[in-house]
Amino acid sequence: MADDSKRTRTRATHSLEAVIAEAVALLDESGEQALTFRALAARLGGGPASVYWYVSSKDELLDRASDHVLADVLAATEDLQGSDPIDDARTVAVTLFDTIIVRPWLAAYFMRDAEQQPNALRLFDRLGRQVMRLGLTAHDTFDAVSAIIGFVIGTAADLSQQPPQTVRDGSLSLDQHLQDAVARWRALDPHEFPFIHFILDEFATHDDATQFRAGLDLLLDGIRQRAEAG
Amino acid sequence: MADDSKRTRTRATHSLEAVIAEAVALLDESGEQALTFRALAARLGGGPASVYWYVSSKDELLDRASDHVLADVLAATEDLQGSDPIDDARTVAVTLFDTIIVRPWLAAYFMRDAEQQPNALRLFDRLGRQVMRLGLTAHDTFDAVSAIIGFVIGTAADLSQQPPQTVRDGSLSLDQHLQDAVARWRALDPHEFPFIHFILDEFATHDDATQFRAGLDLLLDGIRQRAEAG
DNA sequence: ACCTGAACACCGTTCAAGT
DNA sequence: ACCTGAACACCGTTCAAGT
Repeated sequence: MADDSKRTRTRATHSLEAVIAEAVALLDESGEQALTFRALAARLGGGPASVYWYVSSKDELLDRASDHVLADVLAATEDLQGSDPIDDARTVAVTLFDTIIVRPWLAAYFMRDAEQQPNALRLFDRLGRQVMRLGLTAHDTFDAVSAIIGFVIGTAADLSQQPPQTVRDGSLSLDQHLQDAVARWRALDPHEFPFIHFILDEFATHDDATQFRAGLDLLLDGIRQRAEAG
Repeated sequence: MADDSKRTRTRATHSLEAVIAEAVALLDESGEQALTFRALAARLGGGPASVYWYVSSKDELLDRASDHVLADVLAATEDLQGSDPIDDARTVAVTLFDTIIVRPWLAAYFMRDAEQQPNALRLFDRLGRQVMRLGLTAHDTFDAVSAIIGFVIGTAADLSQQPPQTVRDGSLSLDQHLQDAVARWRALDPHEFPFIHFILDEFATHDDATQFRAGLDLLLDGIRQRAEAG
């Protein structure tokens, strides 16, 4: 009979999988600034230095965490082969957008290192496969796919930005903050800011996710047009 | 006769303008990680705490630095009133892109806080004014302008990313690194990655700035189409 | 009004040493 | 092979005190 029950486990032990999964959990729960080697190690039950056995830097940790999350996007976009390639491309783009929008930290690390981010590569290919069906040249197909990715990342990064201090500390609601911005914009000189005044009411009532879809459709329209022309 | 020449200046003195200008210089010379309160204060000839008289946090410092740089974009896009609104919108977009691409730190802070970033607001209006000339509804105009901004920021952020470690430390040239990536991609299973293989040669020879313009034109085509339809 | 000096509470990263 | 302990060289930020 071994005295297993008496022995206290003194040495922690993890795995790359556990390290990355825990990093993502920390990121999702408390944001990018909460991810420190000390906090991560504490959750894993060990010392900060132990994490360095699995990743060689914080950059690599974030690269891998980003790629880890993309697995969900891949899972959600399997077996796309609808009648309209553009519809399928839209589905991939929207799914990616929805994943980034709730993870402000993701945009900055997406597809930074193809070697360490196999899922990003798969996603790139999956989107590309849909666009390929339009029959464009390799050159135009590459341009179109890159444009879609750039648009999704850029818009998501823009919209998932950290809210201003006054909103974070609870001294101002998000809605109140929006109303304040609208009020300030309304006070601007209409001759100096004609566009701002033109779209003020739209700005006051717009929804980010809806606007993203509208912009995406403009881009996809341009791509379809190119396909039909040539 | 005062003994001015003998007295040594013991107290440093700056101004908000000087602080921001020096921050931009530091950023442009050595990148985001080089911008610390200590390094900035050293250049200004004072202690780190003195900077806090002008800005209340590093975030605010970066917000203001970003906006400072946009003044150049504004200056370069004055008096746009060509015959084609789309051409003028393209000019604003390209100018903004060219400014961000050489400043990787800019994308993350662009238009984060309209209050602290008056130039961003002006630029937003300037681009919007061109799109307004297309005669779309306020709703569609807002969507179109937001899409262009998102595309520019996203693509620029993507392309201005820090090169990988091996390139930074000089152990691999940028071109060598690209060739390596191509070689790795060529080794991928063509059935699993049909798109990657389809565009491989294009990838190997493409130019980022050219590809940005191609993508922008796709989006602008979609917008023009919308204008002609409605 | 604006700056100094010095500290506080953190960071990422390294490395000899342990198991 | 994998983890611990403890340190190193930094950070942003604060604050009493000076001028």
